[in-house]
Amino acid sequence: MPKPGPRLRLVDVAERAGVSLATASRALAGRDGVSAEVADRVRQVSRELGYVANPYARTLAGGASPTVGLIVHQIDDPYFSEIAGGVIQVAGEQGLLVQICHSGRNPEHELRQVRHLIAQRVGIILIAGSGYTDPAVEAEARRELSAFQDLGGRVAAIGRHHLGVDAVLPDNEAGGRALGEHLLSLGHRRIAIASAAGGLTTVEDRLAGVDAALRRHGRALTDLPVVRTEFTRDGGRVAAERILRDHPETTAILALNDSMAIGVLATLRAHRIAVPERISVVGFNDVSVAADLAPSLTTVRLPMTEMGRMALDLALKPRSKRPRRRSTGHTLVVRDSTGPAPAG
Amino acid sequence: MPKPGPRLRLVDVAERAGVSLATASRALAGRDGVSAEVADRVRQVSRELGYVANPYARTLAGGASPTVGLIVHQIDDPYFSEIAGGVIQVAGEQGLLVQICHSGRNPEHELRQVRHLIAQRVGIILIAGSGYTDPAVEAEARRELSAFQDLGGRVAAIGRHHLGVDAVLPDNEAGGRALGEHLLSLGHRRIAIASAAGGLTTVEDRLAGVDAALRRHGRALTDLPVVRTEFTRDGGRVAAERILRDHPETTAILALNDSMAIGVLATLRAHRIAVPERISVVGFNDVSVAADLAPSLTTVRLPMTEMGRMALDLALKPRSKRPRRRSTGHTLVVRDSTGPAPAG
DNA sequence: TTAGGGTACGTAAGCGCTTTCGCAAGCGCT
DNA sequence: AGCGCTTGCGAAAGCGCTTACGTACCCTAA
Repeated sequence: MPKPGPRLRLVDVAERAGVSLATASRALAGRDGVSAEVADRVRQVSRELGYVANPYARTLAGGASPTVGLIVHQIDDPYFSEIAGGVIQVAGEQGLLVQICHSGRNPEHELRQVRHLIAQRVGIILIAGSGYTDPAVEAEARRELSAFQDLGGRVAAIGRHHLGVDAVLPDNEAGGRALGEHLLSLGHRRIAIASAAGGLTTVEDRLAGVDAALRRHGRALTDLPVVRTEFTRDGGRVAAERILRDHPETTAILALNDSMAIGVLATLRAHRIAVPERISVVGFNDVSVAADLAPSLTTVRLPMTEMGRMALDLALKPRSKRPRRRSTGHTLVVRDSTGPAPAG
Repeated sequence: MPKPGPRLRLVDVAERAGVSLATASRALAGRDGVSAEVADRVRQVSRELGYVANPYARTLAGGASPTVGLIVHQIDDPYFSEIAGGVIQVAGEQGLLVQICHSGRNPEHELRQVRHLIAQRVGIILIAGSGYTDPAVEAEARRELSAFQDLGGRVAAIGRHHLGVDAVLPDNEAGGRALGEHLLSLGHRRIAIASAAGGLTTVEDRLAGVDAALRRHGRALTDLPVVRTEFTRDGGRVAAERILRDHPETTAILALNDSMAIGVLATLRAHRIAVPERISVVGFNDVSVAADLAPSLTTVRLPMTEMGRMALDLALKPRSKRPRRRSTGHTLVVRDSTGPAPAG
């Protein structure tokens, strides 16, 4: 494995600017104790020479760690890759590095990644994805992250609020409600839900929203079949098959995310079931292909890129005593996958 | 910005194992000059204590840099996110960290990212995406990368072979040929091509393949309209509009990647043009949604995840004097977006 | 027996940076 | 003029690691 090569060092800059190493360091870090003109000169020289600080030396010496660790379930899931896009964008602007690792939808593996990132001395940890189902693992993660924060680390969660840390949260409940209202207003009564496993923040909140909508119409979530598989296209396929088998009278399938909805659509197509004429389908998130599917998908748009940006912004802000919440807007995007409930 | 906190250090492990710092270091690095039993003891203690070396200190001291920089156009493009998935997978197995940055389809920006990664002292640089169109920028990048390699850095390219470095290359030419043959064998003669800008390896190779197929039928690429936009869904939309306007007799649109094909399909749908009855559509790459589109997309499958894996593997291998090439297989995947050319 | 050579380990010198500390110069005040 | 104070800067001590270099020790050969 390779070694980094000899490069421009801070001493070189300092020498060229006619100041000491310490002064150069202070000048570039924006610390005070340096006169404005000297600071300007150093910055000028640094720019001319194209100096970039060695992040390893910097971190080792007790400076800020310039790297942010981002934990996602799987980077090739569009939901996460869009979030990552936002994080990378902000990081680029700030001169930070983004390290991405996979939790693979596995709480214990995620915990391992958290530990690894901490051991690797990243400065900031961003965790995207649904929360823990295992309270023991959850508690352990909370403990690790809290210790990390006590040592000056920054943490933010994206789309979950289990960890006792700052979080960027879409209003899943309101989104779920909007979808529920939309289907009900189209006359759908036999709605089936394609959901991921229980215990996840995302899932429970969205379901709560659907429930709220139902209750306004004198019904409740408990009246509806909720099929629990996974937040993937395959999960959607499996859920759809099960719904068609066990609840053939269904006129609308509410998938709790777009990946599942895509799987549902594919399955309905395979069964030659017309969407939305026979069955309407809705998703959640509005991943970018949603608009280009056939039929295009009615869904709730979450600003995923923006969520990534916000999360890093949040983590970059000075820490507050209590965990902060930033909520993001959501928009019901009505497209071609929903229509009036079939008569009868 | 946060500081990394005090953690378990190598001295702690060394003390606990009753050896000196140097010996502990050697033992964990697998260097010789340490008796087997001592080495075992150190490794044992290290494992018990959960020791993870501080990568900053390690790199600074002249050890291997544990981080690999991956440059992609945009992480939320499925082609790149699947590649990234492969890289992250291998990196995870090897205990390496992956830093992702965006080139934004801009050669100069990509060059800047290369410089930045080098300045950040990453050990390995992986570059995905199409090559340079500007020879000056290309030459400059080549120079930087070559200097980086001379200092012990490792580099591999994914899906391009411009840079004079090791590369993982899908057989774009054969893939293009397969698509061409497929359309021709279905009787299509009025084929239009939705392409990205010229000068990119990917583009030229795929086009060359199409040309080869055409020539076997006594025709040539130059007979066909080639519309050049961008490798994105929007690019596909624009290309399709232009094709419909300027070449209404077209019976098949060959898009040079799936994103474009998705845009093409969306546009045809908007124009209520039946696919594949009136116009057949093919893409390239087989991103995962391709199978779930309606109609599902005929395309050439590239093993993107595998390409990411291979690239990192390649970079991890000892460097050879001449740039190595690894080619990947490709498979024509015939789905519902292609059918016989309409009569007449 | 002793010189020579290998082996196993410890000592210590850095890697490039941040930061504490100390010193000199400049200021206002008595 | 003398005192303390602030301000601007340099010297030097590490951060945790790798890696020469040095030094015991043991083995073999003469």
